Amino acid sequence: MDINKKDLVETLTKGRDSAKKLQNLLSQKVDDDGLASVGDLVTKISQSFYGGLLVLNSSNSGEFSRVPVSSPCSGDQILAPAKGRRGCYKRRKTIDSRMEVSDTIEDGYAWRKYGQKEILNSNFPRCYFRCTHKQGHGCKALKQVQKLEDGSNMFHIIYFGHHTCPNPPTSSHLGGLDLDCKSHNNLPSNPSTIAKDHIDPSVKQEDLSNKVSSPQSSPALVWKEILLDEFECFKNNGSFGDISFDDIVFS
DNA sequence: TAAATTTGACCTGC
DNA sequence: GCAGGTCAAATTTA
Repeated sequence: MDINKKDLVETLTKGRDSAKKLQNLLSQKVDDDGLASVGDLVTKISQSFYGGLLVLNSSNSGEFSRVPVSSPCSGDQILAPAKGRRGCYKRRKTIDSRMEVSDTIEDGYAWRKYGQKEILNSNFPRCYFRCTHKQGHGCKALKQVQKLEDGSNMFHIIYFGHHTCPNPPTSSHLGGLDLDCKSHNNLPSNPSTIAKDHIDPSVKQEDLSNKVSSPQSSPALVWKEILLDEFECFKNNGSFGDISFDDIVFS
């Protein structure tokens, strides 16, 4: 649960900081460049709240707070699968996880995709990766990647376990985001890059806009709608509507 | 030819 | 029974 709290605090703090920057921007004279910056900040705020809500939701469902369960089929106790059946396994219930919301799924490690699932009420499939060095070094690191549905090119990434393989993250990851995903390794076919393409199917814009206005929209999308409406109001009138930023962010 | 990806089937937890 | 997670055969790629 502590991991969830940390993630949540970090994510919401980003949202708060972005909101403050936006507030400062709006209190100054806004030119065209400023408007572009404001738009970016609104998007960041929306994404931060979305990420925070994801953490909250996953926490409420207990996804990250369960105690690991030992499996009779785990480790050296794995029995030969019965003929015609897949290997015996337990669904993962580890607490050793962390969540990220990022505009790239690159993290400097070499991942091998082992599955993909369509998720209920989600436009984008969830992709499952394990460390490429699982066999060679027994590295048990896993990650799940799913594209956010708020119209941005952000990805919800959940990491499980830690890398035990001698394959440290590349400098490009440590130094910042790598938007074109080309510099991490020289593999001819980068699993993460392929997955990024694959989990980003062409989604009709009208579908996205419908989601924003839908009663079933996520709270984050509602927030984004509010923020964008206020932004439009500011552009048109030079002032906000009935809502203040303190009301939005700090209430 | 080896390694990676795709994808349908299988398995578990709720 | 359903949704999500994993397996592994088939396919693709370099």
